[in-house]
Amino acid sequence: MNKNKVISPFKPASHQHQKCLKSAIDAAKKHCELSGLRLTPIRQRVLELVWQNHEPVKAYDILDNLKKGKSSSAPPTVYRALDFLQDEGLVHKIESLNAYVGCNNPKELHNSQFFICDDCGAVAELDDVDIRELLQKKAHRFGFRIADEMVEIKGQCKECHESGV
Amino acid sequence: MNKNKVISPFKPASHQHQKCLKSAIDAAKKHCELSGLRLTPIRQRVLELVWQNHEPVKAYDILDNLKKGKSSSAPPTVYRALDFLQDEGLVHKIESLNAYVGCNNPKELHNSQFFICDDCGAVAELDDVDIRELLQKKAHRFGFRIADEMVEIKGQCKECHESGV
DNA sequence: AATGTAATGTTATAATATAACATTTATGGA
DNA sequence: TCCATAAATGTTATATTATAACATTACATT
Repeated sequence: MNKNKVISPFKPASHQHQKCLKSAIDAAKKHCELSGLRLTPIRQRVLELVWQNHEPVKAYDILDNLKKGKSSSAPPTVYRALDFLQDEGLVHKIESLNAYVGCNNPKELHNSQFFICDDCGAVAELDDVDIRELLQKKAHRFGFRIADEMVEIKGQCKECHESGV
Repeated sequence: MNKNKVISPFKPASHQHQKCLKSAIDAAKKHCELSGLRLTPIRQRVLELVWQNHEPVKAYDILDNLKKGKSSSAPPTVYRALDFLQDEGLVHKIESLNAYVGCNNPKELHNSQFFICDDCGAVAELDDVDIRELLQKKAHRFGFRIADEMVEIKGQCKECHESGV
């Protein structure tokens, strides 16, 4: 059995994003219920905004959107919600972009590998055992104990280089 | 023949850092000469400051140090020098820390994998073919063309967990 | 209701990075 | 040598990303 997971593939140009969004929110609700945590209106709204599409979203863009609905939002409003969501594995930060993507696999905290299309901005997320094991093996050679892994691969997704010039 | 390289290992507590620094600067000089590029005083000074030690250095710390020597330095002074040095592979940015480390292997541009000790801050840099090939293989499966790879692994280096509490 | 904790509101500011334009310095050709 | 050009640096301002600190409100339990 292959335990490698494609947590989130590149999405075809048109997919039912409403369903996609709904299932992410439902998963988050369930996760929080099971963990005895509160997915407050602000947190849920931020999560929805992160899930606007399959591209990394900027904190201040989330803030702008929050302000449209409700007046009293400031940077801490967003960053606190993002911190909560990150702690619960509902959102990941893409360090090389200072931006955030939703994750629909909150059950277990995991290390992810991100593939980011420079053209369309879409992100695919893997949780790949082979990669983890190889990094582990390499680290082991010089006695390094891994606590956290960041793997962010930039390039061109299939759609983009097939349709590209 | 194993083409995997340890570009920069974790340094033992005491090593001859002056030599280390000098050889990095010499390599940079040579590289620029061969490429017909100018390692101007500012660029060299910034490179020296990046090489202060084997920890990632912050842009504004470099700026503070620059100011000590010479009055007229502003953020662009540092960022321009860092851009130049990054383009030449003399410096890498650690995205997850917003900080910069020196690289003594400018000859060929390469992808690097960084192992960063959370305790002592030291960074080791690999240019590991196995990792590159595995990422390549994984990407290939869904038609992704890799342009750039960021691999930043956080944890505890051998020294630190052996001497640790 | 009283209490303690978690969440949010609010203001200010820190930290990181770039834009835009002026000036100076190097470089190669007339 | 001198000029024209490009490259590098100076300078001011501002954009972007993120956190500190403290006040207030909402929630959960007794």
